[in-house]
Amino acid sequence: MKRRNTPTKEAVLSVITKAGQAMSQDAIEGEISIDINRATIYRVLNRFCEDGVLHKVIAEDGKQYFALCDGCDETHQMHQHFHFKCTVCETLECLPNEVNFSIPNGYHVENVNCVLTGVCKKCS
Amino acid sequence: MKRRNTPTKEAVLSVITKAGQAMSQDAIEGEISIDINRATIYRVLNRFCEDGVLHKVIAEDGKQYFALCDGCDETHQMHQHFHFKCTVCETLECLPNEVNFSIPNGYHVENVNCVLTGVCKKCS
DNA sequence: ATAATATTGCAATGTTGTTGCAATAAATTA
DNA sequence: TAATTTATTGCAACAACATTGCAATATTAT
Repeated sequence: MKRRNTPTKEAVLSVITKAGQAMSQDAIEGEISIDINRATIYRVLNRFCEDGVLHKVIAEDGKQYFALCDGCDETHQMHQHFHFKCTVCETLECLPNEVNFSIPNGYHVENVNCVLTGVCKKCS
Repeated sequence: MKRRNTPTKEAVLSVITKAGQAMSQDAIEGEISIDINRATIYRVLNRFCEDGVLHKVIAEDGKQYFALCDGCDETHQMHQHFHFKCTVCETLECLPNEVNFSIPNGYHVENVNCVLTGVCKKCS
């Protein structure tokens, strides 16, 4: 499964990078210049996640948001920072704050999904 | 909108209470003795959330899980504790750990959704 | 018992995300 | 450069989760 470079991949990554925040599939499709199939966008996004380029966040609307891995550790497993979802502008951004927690013995944590919902600075 | 007592409400609340953990709509429907419509279960659950009896957690599968408000504050707004979703037994439980965070000025947090995913004590 | 209205069931709808399969295109090799 | 391999894409279909409109029902108050 060697990756190939395609205009689709470049376009998707470019849109997310320019946005500077996490995006959902429909937001990406709305911002992208060329016409890309919905299923393809999902497949590209999931591949980026596998490769550690993006990480996936589940917001309170149950939707998947994809954010650039900036400073995420190389295991691609833990993205232990908070995320903030604005209910007004609908954007989801990564916060610098790390998530600190302790769990009872015997529990094995594989993933962390922390989302704060509210109104962001711009919208308030 | 004064609430009324119905067998449906009692049955739903009873199932969740007996389970001692958060449950999804389909899990509730599976455990419940009487036959209740899917849409009705959702409406009952959402009403319980409005009344501060339950709180809703969005897991990494994007599904809604409903947990008893035990020690949740009376504003019904913030349920700032961690949740743990087991990928083996599929259950979601409330952890006692409080979520601590600080956000930049100008942000207004209305809700907190923190879910750790992995393997729970029983399953590991 | 009657009236008011909250609740329910049913069907339909919407949204989000995934999958199978054939067609296409990128990278490798000759 | 041309041929080959196979990763990627588009399309359509499907699945799961959740919500909504409306008529029927059941609860509560009078």
